[in-house]
Amino acid sequence: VFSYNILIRGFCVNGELEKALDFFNQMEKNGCSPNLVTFNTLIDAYCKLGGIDKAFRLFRSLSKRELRPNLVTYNAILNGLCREGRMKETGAVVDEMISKGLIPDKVTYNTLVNGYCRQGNVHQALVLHAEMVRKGVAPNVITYTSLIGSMCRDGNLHRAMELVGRMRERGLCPNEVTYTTLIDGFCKQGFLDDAYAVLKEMVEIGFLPSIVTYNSIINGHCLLGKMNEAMGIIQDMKVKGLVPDVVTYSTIVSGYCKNGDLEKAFSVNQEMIEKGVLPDSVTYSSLIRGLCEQKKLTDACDLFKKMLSSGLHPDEFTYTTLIDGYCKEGDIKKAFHLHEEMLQRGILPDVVTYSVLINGLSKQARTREAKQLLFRLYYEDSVPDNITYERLMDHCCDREFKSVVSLMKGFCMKGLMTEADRVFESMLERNWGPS
RNA sequence: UCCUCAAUGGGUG
Repeated sequence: VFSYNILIRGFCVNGELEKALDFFNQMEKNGCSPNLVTFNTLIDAYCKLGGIDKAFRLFRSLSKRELRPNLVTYNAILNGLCREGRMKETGAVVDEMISKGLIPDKVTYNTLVNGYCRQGNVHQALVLHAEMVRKGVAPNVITYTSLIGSMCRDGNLHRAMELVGRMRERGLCPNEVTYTTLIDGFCKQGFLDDAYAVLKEMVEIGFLPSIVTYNSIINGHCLLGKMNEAMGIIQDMKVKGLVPDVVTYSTIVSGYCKNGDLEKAFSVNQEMIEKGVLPDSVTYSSLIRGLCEQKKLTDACDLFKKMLSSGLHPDEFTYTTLIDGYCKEGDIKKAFHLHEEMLQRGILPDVVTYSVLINGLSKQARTREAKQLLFRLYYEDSVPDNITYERLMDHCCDREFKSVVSLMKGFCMKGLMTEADRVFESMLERNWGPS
């Protein structure tokens, strides 16, 4: 069983879930019953590869095999929910585990703390942090690193540094990941000096900067348009024996695109291929965006096709990039065609996609279509439920559009009286006045 | 130490 488990895990971390399942089936045939660890491995893999429903299915099937889920099982499921931003559903899962006599442990709390952090809800994360202290589950470096990361994402580097102090008071030392989190935080704000100061400290303490550390620093330079320096860092890391990976190259590619230097972007793209580092969908999206920005939509489309033919799967980022390109060109028809296409591929548009489309329509003074689209957002079950009025309003700039939304709001309020639609109800609860 | 938790690249504004 151990050997099979190890094998299955290997395929899982490689994203080769089918092969993992082959072995899973094979072990049964060979009279080797999968145990809880086998299931946990698969459940975790499903969660990470975005198939949380399948994870749940496996989870429910445990009982038929007289296997009882343990803490690891629940933690994996919770992590799956957190990754999808489905924090609301975590409460029920935690209740269920408690009802089965399982006490949430450090991993459980860390998973949830990180989930809230990623969602931008530092407050709730801190509440959980306090709860774990209260319940005698001591926070560890991972807990603090999650919290520090979320302060960094808020641009609140002071609070992040304060937290480092607080963890030290508890006798915890920042590790390589913690330091990298801080370095990345400073880099994203453009404070390269501070980033280097942290780097210096981490090296003095004896940690070796990882490829992630380097990639963060490279990104920091790219964001400031310091492309030559960024390229120079690649040399530094090679000297240190680190091999640039797809993230390193994509960072550079994206940097050149953002700085309008498509030539260089494509030559780096070429270089990575020559070095055996294959571009992924992120690399392609960056290049596609670069082309769109320069109004080279035909090239963008060709590149998109090339991406498909090389077996890569486009995602909502790829499509939104292209859609935005066409919207900005005023080619709304093509934009909606792409929207159709992504749906057909089973890729769900998200808030940004819809914002792009709606802004595209309203720029064309086609408020009627914008209105219709908004109606669909509210009425259809098929749209992702994380699209809310506020988020849409947040993302839409056009005055005219805002007035359309206001009008819509009025309609929806009336709709509430007759249809008791849950969405409308929540609108009322939020007490929206006329805007 | 057969399984679960933290850091890096792409989309609108």
